[in-house]
Formats: sequence, C-alpha cells, structure tokens
Amino acid sequence: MRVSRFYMPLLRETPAEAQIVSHRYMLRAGLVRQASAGIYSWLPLGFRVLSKIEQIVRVEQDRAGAIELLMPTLQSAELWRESGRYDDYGKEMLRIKDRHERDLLYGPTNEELITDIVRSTVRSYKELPRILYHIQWKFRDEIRPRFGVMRGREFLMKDSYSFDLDAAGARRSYNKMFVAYLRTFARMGLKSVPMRADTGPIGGDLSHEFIILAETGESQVYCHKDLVDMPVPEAVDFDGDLEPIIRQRTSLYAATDEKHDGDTFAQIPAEKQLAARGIEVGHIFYFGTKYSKPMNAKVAGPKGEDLLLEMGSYGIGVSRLVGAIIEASHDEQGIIWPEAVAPFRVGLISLKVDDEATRKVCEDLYGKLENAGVETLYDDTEERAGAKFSTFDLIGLPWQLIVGPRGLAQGLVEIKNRKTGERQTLPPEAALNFLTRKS
RNA sequence: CGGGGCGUAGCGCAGUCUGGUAGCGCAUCUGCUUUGGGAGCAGAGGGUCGCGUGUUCAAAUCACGCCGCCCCGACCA
Repeated sequence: MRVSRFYMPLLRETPAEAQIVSHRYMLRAGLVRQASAGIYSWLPLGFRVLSKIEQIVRVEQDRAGAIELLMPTLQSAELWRESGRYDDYGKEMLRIKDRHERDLLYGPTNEELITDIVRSTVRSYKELPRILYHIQWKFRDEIRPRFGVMRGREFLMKDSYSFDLDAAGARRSYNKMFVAYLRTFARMGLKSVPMRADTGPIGGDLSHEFIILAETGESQVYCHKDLVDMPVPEAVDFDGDLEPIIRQRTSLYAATDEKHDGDTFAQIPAEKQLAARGIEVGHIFYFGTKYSKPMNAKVAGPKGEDLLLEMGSYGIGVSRLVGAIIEASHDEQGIIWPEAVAPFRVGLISLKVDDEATRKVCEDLYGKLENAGVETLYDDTEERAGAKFSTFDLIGLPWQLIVGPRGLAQGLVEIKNRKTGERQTLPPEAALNFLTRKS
C-alpha cells in the first residue's frame, strides 16, 4: 500500500480525553475514532489489526475443534425471559423496541440464543459433544466506559459455547479452550497467565481469567513467576488428554486482586513472587445446566433417556486485545506491533521522492515485497525525512526499510527493527532477501 | 448512579471572573528556499463560541433548561 493512496489520518497532538497510553496511540496513529462514548469507528490501520487478531483467534478455535457460526447482534427478549436473565441483567443490557412494540435487545452475550439453536436442532447424544463459537459485536451499556477500546460499550468478542452429555465431558471441552487460549495469546506476542476466577453459583474450579501482564494494566495480579515464561504447548492433540497441561498451569499460584490470598502467596519463595499489573483478555467457565435446565435443552441418551446438556462458555475480547497489545508493547515513540498482528510488516520509507535513483530503488523494492506477499506500507509522499521517521515509529510496523540518496551512493539501504532499534545497512537485494525470508 | 470538570477552527488551548469587532500554537492551502529524526520565510483559507430560552442597546462571557464528553468512585470481556 502506498501512503499517497492510503487513508491514515494521524494526530500530532494527543486528544485531551485519552488517558492511557493505548488510547492515546490508537487515536494518534489513526487506528480508531470515537463515535460516541465507548463506541468506536475502526479506521483502516486499526481495522487491519483487528482483523488479524480475529483471524488468529479463529484459527486457534478451529484447531481446538470448535465450529464457527454467526449469531445476530439483535435478539428477541423472549429467550431471555425464558432463562430469567431479562429481568436479572439490569441496565447494562441495551433494550430496544421495534415498530410493533416488541422487546428486543442488543446482545451482551449469547448463551440463550445458542442454547435455543442447539436444543431445537440436536436430538441425539450421537451429535455431541460440540463446541460452537462466533465472533460478533456485543453491547454492554457500561456505567462508565473508559480506556478507549479497552472498556468500550460496543466491543468485538469471540464467544464459544460447549455442549456435553456429562460433567466429565464438559471438563474435556473446558480443557480444550484452556489450551487454545494459551496458544492464541502467545501467537499474538503476549504472555498470558490463567488465573483462578469466580465460579459463581456453580462452584468448582472450572473458571479462569486469562491475564496478560502490562505495566499499565487495569488490575493488580499476583502469581508465581514460573507461570509467566512457561512455554506454550506446541503440536497439541486436542482429542488427547489435556489434563497434564492444565495441571501444570494451574498448580502454581495465580490470582487477581479480588481472589488474592496473601498467606498462600507468601509461601512462594520470595524470588518467585510476582506482583504485577494485568489486563483480562479472556475468560472461560463451566456452568453446567444453568441455561439448559430453564430452557429445557436436552438430547436422547443411549438408553433413550433425556440428558440435560452440560455447558460452558469461553470469551475472548477481540477489540480489547488491540488496546491490550499496545499496553504491553510500546515505547516513548509509539506502538511496537508484534509481527503477527501488525497492520503491515514493513514500512518502506523513501527519504527523497524526487530523487530518481531513490524512486527507482523504492519502486523496485516495493513491487518485489508485494509479490513476495510481504505486506508493505510504502511512504511515497513528499514529507520530510524526520516526519516520516516519526510517523513510522508511531504506527509501529515491525520493520522499516529506509532508502535515500546518501545510502544509495554506496549502493546501500537500511533496515531498522522497530522493537530493538537495531539497524543494518546492506544492498537492496540483501535487504529484500532478509525481509522476505522471515515472513 | 453519586461526586468533580470540560464543551471556542481538524488537534491542543487562551479569552468567560469584570458583557463591547473571536485569538494563539500545530495542522491545511499557495509561493520561494530547504531536504537522513516532526524545516524557514511570506501569504491565504477555515468558527451557527455544544443546543435552546431569557436578561441587555449589546452575550463566547450573565441566568435557566437541555445535550454531549472526560475524570474519581462502585461494576465489568
């Protein structure tokens, strides 16, 4: 993409309303624009990141055996009356009336809807277990939206729902999502730590929040240091026994502020104690028959008996992750995108557009990078060099490929690694090899 | 929802107390110069001062009402 044809409205100054770093950079780098309180338009750069995160989530869900579908944003109040949540949910739920005065709501979550779908289409135990998911916009009318997309009212969420015949099966489904989440966040360049979470009325130990560590995180968290750098399980057989992985991850202490127990924490060797700030990016839990019972969702078992469905649900805050990643990865100059979610991989910076040699080399490199499938943002504008450097540091593409007459006089261009700041000077062809090799 | 604050050009702000021709910086446009870390000079464009009602000869400024947004708290993917 050429900057001269792209749409990337940057802000040189920080809007007054943005308090935290991710919000500031998201506005300044032109990722989003606030439409109203807690509701954002996604501009091209931000939309590309959002799409990449979404795709990583999708691939890892599929890999774990979950099946994608898509449910609507607007739901009828009827189902929610059935589960009893229409009255319970309170003002967080946005309620709407259509022209016939029928009660609708903008879905804050989808347990009722998915339960309705499954109960009316699944008849036999032979069709289970299943994990179904969708990635859809939700709305929760937060009392006070803040922190940009980190706590908006409208947000993009991946939510999965598992349907099993018994509690043991539900646990297997839970474990699949647990492992899928570890892999998902790791692929985005994040270190996530599962922490025991409130299980509500069901009890048991089957609820975890996935927290990523960031200095500016919203909540205080405590955990054993070994959890942070624990390697992510590769080549997982999701149909095999996942318990060992779960045990390894849950046997060490990890808790958010609300669940923190100072005494237990104190028993960890001092050098292994980690008190840090964190951001919740995922939440998984098992809730048994909480919805299947009131909504009468059951299938015929092997002996013809009725079996109530055992369910769990599993959320990932997709839009929140955009902010969370920036919180976890930035510096004074701007965003530092992990490669997997960067809007472009390479920023090709022409330092002198009206220099013929520079133009020729840039055009050549740009064409070859594009042909090699390397997503490249090519700054072919007449801006001054300093302005371009600042811009590219701000938008945080992983690699900058810098081409100017001074270097070309020796037949050289420069590659800068945004994260480490390391630069190397080398001939254009070598730079091309370097940047295409690592994709 | 309780408490606090803000709304003036695309962004950041001054002007409001004490009513009297709407300003500054950045950005934008034009020209010249400049050109490897947010250039300089000269010029130009851009505003129903959030909306409404009232007070007044006169309202960005005073009064009342409404709307929007932000911050702190309680709540949350």
